[in-house]
Amino acid sequence: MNDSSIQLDARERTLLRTLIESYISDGQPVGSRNLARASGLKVSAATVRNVMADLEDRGLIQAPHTSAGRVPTTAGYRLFVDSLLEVRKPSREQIDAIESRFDPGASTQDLLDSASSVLSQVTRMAGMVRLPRHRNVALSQIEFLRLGEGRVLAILVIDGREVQNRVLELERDFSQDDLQRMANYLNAHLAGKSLHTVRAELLREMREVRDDLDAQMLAAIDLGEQALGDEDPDDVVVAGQTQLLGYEELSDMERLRQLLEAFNEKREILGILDQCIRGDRVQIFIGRESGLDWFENCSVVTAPYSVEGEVVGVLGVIGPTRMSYDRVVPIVDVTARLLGSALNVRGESPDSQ
Amino acid sequence: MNDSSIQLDARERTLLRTLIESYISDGQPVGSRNLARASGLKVSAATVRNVMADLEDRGLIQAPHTSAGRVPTTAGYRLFVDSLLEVRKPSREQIDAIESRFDPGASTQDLLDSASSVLSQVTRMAGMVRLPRHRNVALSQIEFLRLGEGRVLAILVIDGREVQNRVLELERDFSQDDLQRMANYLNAHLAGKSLHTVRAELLREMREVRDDLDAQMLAAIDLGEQALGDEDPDDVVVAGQTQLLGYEELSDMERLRQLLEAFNEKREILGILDQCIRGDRVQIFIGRESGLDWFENCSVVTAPYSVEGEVVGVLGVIGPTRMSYDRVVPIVDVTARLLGSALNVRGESPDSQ
DNA sequence: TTGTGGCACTCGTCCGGAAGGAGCGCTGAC
DNA sequence: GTCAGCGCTCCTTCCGGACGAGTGCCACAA
Repeated sequence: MNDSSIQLDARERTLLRTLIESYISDGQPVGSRNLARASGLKVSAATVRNVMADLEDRGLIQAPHTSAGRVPTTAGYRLFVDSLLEVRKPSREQIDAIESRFDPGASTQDLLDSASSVLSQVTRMAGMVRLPRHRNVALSQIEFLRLGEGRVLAILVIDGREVQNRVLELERDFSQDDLQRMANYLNAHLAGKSLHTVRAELLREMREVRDDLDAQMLAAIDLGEQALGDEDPDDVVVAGQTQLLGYEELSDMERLRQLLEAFNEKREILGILDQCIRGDRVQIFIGRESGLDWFENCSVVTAPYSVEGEVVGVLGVIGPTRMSYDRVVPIVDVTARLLGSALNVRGESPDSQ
Repeated sequence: MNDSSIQLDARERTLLRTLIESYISDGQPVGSRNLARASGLKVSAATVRNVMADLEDRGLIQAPHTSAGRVPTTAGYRLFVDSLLEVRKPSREQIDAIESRFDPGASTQDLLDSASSVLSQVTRMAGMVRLPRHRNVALSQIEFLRLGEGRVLAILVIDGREVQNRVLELERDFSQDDLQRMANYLNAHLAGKSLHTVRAELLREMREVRDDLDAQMLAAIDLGEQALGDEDPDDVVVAGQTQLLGYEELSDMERLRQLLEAFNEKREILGILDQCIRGDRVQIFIGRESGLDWFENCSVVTAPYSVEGEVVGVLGVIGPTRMSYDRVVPIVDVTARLLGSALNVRGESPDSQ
């Protein structure tokens, strides 16, 4: 995909990497003299200038104006993170600090909140966590409560700890006794099975036993099917959006506004995260690669997190394209692992009834 | 409280009002020449200068620097909104536009969301709505569900439509049958009564009948008391925070950040709104009157809203101190009325069972 | 072919000073 | 009390020069 990367020789790669590292740390266009010195290569500034001209021709760097130094382009950053980046291993203390933020006893929601806020605080950018897909969590119990004419509250207890309730609008009315019987039936058949299984089973039964069962049971299945409706709400937890106000390169008010708006709407953020959920390691989105205007000068670093070996969600940070990838990437990586572990530990000890 | 206001004669008042109006619309310090013209008074600029010097002595206006025009001080704004402000009546179309945003069939939550977003859109500032206190809403039903050892889910249905659930951690364990009986007992005694009454009644019974009742009933009362615990969560709905990014006078990044942070935390916002809940009309907070640093250059316009004649919450907008109060005040006012009406209509037709 | 030193040139930034303009305070006259 | 006028202050804008960073190109050496 990057044919230009293939053509780079060792010296060009060193210079590009040094240039980008220098730009990331200073925010200033990098000139040939400084670059020659910083690179550690035994070449003169003039030689570096020639190399820089080549790199500019290939679209990896550019000069903001004549006789300024060079800054990386989006393509340059892309190449950098794909094949030039050497990440710093996070220190033991850093890992411990992050881990200590995950209280094993906390609820899923609290863990997600912790994850996004720890991401935000450690990286000083905005943190975000895609809610975990409910994979094979067990349905502990289902109950119905009659609210009024044709309106029924369905209560799902999942994994013996989390509660979801949904209001169902039905065409026909059931008495509380009817509902109780239906709940009993469903609980007897389905309790303890995974939500996924439960849904499949309900659908199967609806097809298979439609004629054999009495109306009551049929209604129960129908009701169960409705209650389990669309699995779980798409959502994302964000934290520390305001960290982004501190960055010089994000100070364009209109852009900044669109950016914060995107955090409020959450929809576009979701879109970006969902693109990252495939792939098993850290992924990086740079600048407008995602096709979103407000995303100029921003990058996203994401990593999926898993429970019991299965990827259930993705988390990451969003910040200026000029960020310390070597520091941020490993942080996002460990946070994803640690969140996965924390969720995992919890999943192993459901105090089911 | 403002002894300086008493001493202002008609001309001074006119000039102060004109000055503030001019500053609000232009954002520029106002000079004597322009002020003389804009005021409509038949006096020269020199005379106006004299008056301005007086107003400056009284702390109502100030000059950013020598030989600049004058701008209002906080005290000046205060006097302006308290006794100089002539609000524009909102047009029929504006009222209709706002009213159309309140769908009578919507849930309370949706109505609050609509209110804050309509406030934000119409005023182009940030809108906020304090959640309504649950005044005398009726408890329709209470149910308990055993989650695990000593953990019980309490489900309250209120007004036949809204559902609250809370997880109770108990010292002793109850079987689902026990819980069912306790719920039956509580429902028989309490359903249909207002939450307030219910709480009072439970407390009374706990004292009075402690010895007469069997352990089961006692436990039921105890459980009910816990389930009704601290009435409802303090919360506030905000919308359109990003509108604030557009204002020149709020462009200090550090301040802006604190401001947005306050919206995220919600605590300080709550504090401000709660201060405004007493008083039956529109209230205005200016600048640092609230004692909060980040509030410099900001003002809040609030109005309480009522259901069935009782104030249940407060809504408002937050924006730059230099805002068009004459336009904003009536908007906040009507929005509060319309929200009250919308909630009221809904309250009259609870489809109880 | 590749690397190097040197030179001319281009910009952007940083003053410093000058010009212009808005606006104030003060004073003296009506 | 009102008002015109004067002198003064201070902000803003513009302009030009000095400076520095950095480039592109060329000639020359290895």
